[in-house]
Amino acid sequence: MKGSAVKKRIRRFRFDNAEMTQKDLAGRVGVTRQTIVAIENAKYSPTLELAFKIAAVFEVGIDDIFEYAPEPNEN
Amino acid sequence: MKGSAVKKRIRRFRFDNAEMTQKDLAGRVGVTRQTIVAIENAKYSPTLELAFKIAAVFEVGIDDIFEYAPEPNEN
DNA sequence: ACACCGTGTCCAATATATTTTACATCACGT
DNA sequence: ACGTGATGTAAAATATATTGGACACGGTGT
Repeated sequence: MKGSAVKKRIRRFRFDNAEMTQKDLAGRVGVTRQTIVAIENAKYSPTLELAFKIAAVFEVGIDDIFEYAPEPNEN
Repeated sequence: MKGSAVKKRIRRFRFDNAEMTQKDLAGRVGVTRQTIVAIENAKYSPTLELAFKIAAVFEVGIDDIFEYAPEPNEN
């Protein structure tokens, strides 16, 4: 689960949606602000459930926000 | 992340793919068999990363296997 | 200058996902 | 009948996600 692209996407969606703040998004999907920060900055990969919720807030598919990066060079 | 529909879907995909066994699928996505069992039976919801991997094995989108919105009904 | 606000980060604690091992059952072939 | 493979389940242990609190920093407004 890679970071910078996801960060850009979530940020853009947030600002495309009435300048939604990290705190707002966190409240909308029922997690804390730090979780949003961590996900945007790819500290870890969210649960599928949270990913679904975030996608639902922006009314897009999961693939529009997150992407699967098959291990940054392990072959 | 409700279970029975997901179970049916994963099972169907497994059997649609050359009778792939739980063990096989587990090996393909790099988890143990119990994890596959637990996900099929909705003991818990997988990480986004694992969901991506499973979808990739079957070459479908995450939405084709998992779902967030409460399942209307079972059959 | 000060007081917010949005963001990033660190840390300890809790919750959840995943592993490991083991055992039970059911269906199938021999 | 026996053995084997596929599946379900359960416990304890480990890994990871998430929380809650705190602190820092840049920007903006007063």
